[in-house]
Amino acid sequence: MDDSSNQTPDRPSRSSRIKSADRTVEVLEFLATQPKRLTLSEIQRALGVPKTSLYGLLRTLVARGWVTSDPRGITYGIGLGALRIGTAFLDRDPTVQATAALLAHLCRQFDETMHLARLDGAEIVYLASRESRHHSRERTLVGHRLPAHATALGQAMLSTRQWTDVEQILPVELARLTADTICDRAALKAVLAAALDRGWAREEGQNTPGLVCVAVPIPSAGPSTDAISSSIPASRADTDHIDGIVRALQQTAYDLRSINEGAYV
Amino acid sequence: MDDSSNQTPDRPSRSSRIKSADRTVEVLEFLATQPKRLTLSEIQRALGVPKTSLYGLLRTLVARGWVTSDPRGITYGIGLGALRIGTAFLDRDPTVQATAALLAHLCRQFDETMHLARLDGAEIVYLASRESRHHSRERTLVGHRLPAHATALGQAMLSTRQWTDVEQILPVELARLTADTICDRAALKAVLAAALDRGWAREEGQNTPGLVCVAVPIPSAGPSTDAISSSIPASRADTDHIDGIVRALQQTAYDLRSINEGAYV
DNA sequence: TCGGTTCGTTCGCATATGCGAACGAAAGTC
DNA sequence: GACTTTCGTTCGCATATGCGAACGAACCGA
Repeated sequence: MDDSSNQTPDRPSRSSRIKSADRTVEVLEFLATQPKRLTLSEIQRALGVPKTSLYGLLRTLVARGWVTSDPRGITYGIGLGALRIGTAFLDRDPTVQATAALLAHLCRQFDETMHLARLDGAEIVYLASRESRHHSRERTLVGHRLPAHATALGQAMLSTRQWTDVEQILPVELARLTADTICDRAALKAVLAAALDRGWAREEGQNTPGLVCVAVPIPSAGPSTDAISSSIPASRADTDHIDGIVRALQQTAYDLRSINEGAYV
Repeated sequence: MDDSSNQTPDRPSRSSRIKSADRTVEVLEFLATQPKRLTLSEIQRALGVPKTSLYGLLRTLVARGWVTSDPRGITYGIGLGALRIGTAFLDRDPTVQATAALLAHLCRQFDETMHLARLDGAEIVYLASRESRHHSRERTLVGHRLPAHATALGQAMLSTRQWTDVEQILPVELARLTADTICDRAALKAVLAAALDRGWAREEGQNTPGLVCVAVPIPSAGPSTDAISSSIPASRADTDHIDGIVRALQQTAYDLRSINEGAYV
């Protein structure tokens, strides 16, 4: 019986991950998904990590300022220290750096909101944005994530991949964000094929009602991992306006093609 | 803080920090400060952590997407995964949430750049900003840090503390950012006293040449940890304009006074 | 072509962490 | 007011990690 219970043949000793480092990240990522502060026991139940181990990790993270605890030490949440590394990533990324000025230029030219995003698994991550003057959003999208299938940015990037690869990337069920979100795989396949054919993607209200979005993938040696887009209120989305924006996005994406070579995701 | 934590060899087992979790954070914070990618050996020399231990940590962080390595596995840098938690912090913080709309309103009213920042040790961290229409900065300041003594925001927050406490917070040497940065403690003490007296802080070119900055601390039960400010090009910084902005900032800070109670830093 | 110098990676022992069980305290329940 | 159910925290043993030394590969200057 001892032999069968001792069944970890995949080398438990070396070349695997460090358990406490892995859990440290796991705890931080979990706290980041939670809308409110949690107690130690709540985290313990959610992650299945023994209470004692969690206690030590949280103690360490609080001491570092990456997690905050209230004065009584009951509830835990993401802390100020965690802000440093995300900012550092944006500052270092060559595509983000190169794109910032170009997005600003596009935004001035058309007075519409412009975005840069990267594909991470089945999600897109907004990396830079420049908002139109009359846009009323108070918080930037930078750092936020959306399902790739429900955004023009994601569709643009996915369109540069083989459908068999796309199917592996996508989750089993395509999340619905609005009434118009494409949740059917066959329909999505057709949309991606059309986007690949014309070189850019367009969606309307698939993640935000009343918003039209056009996106162009940034060319790369392999499948595209970055894309730029413009979000336009449906009320202003006439053909000429859209066409002009798409042409400018395409030119900009072409200008950015070489930057992307040095980035490793 | 370089408390080597070897200072209590009598109780090495409990109630101290978890070594590998502590190092995980240390590695991430170090990578965040480095302008370029580093090799394992470079990190090893900088942090003094044994190469083998570092190797395991980096392997884990790369697997999680918080650190990227190039295709050959030679260089390491901050990865996309690290962006999640910083964003989450900003989304959850009640002061940031409450301030976003007010900053937007102030920015529209005066067409000047507005900021929210928090004191973290001897540094301020920008938490929200709304930039004036003609401001040409391409990347937002959010998440970035500056020495508290060299900013109106920092001076506003420090002014609400006893000087003896301020001296403990400040580093031994006050960093110089421009020719006008206050690096003398006695001079800073006088500036803080003046700021406390009139209820707001003002600096000109102490961190950025040609930029005037006025800031008001957000009232709190104890010493203020948050402040709001406006950055104004010296060319537009006439008395009437500044006075109007200061009054609006003071009113806004007063409106925000109660929000801050629930935040634990 | 050749040593000297990096690099990342592996091995085995000493040690710090992981874990279940148990503890006192505080809050909710009857 | 005593019971029940939480909470965070501590203890001791089994185990995973930390660490120095050593390894093969790649680079570099002679």
